Amino acid sequence: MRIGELAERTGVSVRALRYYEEQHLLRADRTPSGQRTYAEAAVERVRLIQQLYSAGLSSKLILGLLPCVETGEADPRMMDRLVAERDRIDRQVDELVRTRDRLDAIIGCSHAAHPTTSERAA
Amino acid sequence: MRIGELAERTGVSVRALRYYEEQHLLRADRTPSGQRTYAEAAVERVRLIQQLYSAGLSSKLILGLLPCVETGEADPRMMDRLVAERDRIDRQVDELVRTRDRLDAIIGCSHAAHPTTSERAA
DNA sequence: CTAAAACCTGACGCTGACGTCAGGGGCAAA
DNA sequence: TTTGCCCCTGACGTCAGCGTCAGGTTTTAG
Repeated sequence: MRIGELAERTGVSVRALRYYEEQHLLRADRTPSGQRTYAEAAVERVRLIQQLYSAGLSSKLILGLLPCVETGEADPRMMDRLVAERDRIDRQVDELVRTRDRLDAIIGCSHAAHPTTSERAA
Repeated sequence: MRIGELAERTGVSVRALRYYEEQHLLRADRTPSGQRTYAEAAVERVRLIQQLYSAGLSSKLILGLLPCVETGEADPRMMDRLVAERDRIDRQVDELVRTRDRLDAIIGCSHAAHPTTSERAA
C-alpha cells in the first residue's frame, strides 16, 4: 500500500510516517518512480510506534527497542533500558492515579454554583 | 519567603517559578524594591501545579482548574472540564498499563544474548 | 564598607514531533 | 490529453516549559 492508505488506516499523518522513516523507525520499499510502498505488517508497526510515543518514549529509545520487540532478543544494555522504561512508566501511572483521585475529590466535594451538564443529563 | 527559598523547598527552578507567574498560575507580593515574596501556602500550590503539569495538563488548562481546586467551587463549564480531564487521565492510565504490560512481556520472553545487569545482580 | 550572594527584567536558545508551504513529478479516469 | 489526486523532497514554522546569558539592583555576611 502507499503512504496515504497507511496514514488513513493507522490514523497518523503522512508527515508523521515520513518522520518515522527519517528516524529509522519504519522502512519503506520504493516504486521505480520513488513512491513509498508498505507491506501489511507496517500497519501494526506504526501502531506500536504510536503506542510507545504516547507512553513518552523518545524516538531514539524506540529505535533501540524496536529490534528486540520484533526479534524477541535483547542484549544486556537493551534489557536494562527496557526495565528502566517499564519502571518509569509504573511510576508515571502511580502519579497519574494520584492526580486523578485528586480531581475526583474536587469533583465530588465541589458544590457547583449551577447545575452541571452531567447533572442536567441525569 | 523569597523566590530562592520557595524554589529550594519545592524542588522547582527559580526560572520555573517566574514562568508560573507569567502564566498567572502563581501570585507573588513584592517588596518595595520589587523582589517577590511568597506566603507559606505557595509551597503547596507549587506542588499542585507540578503535579498537574506532570500529568500532562497544559498551563492554560491548569489556569482554568486552579481557582476551583482552591475554592472547592466549580461552575458548570469548569466542572465539565474537570470531568473531561479526569476521563482523559483514566484513558491515559489504561494505555500506559497496556504499554507496560507489553514491555513486561518482552522482558519476560526475551532470551537475552548475554546476562543482564539485573541477572548479574541476582 | 564591601564583596558575595540573591534577586530583577528582558530576551534568545533548546528539544521533539510533527505542521505546513513551495515547487515539481506520476498516474488513472474521462 | 487534460484534469485531478496522490506522491516526492527540502526547508522553515510551531509550541511548551523551561535553560541560560546579559546587564543591572538589592540584600546580607563579615
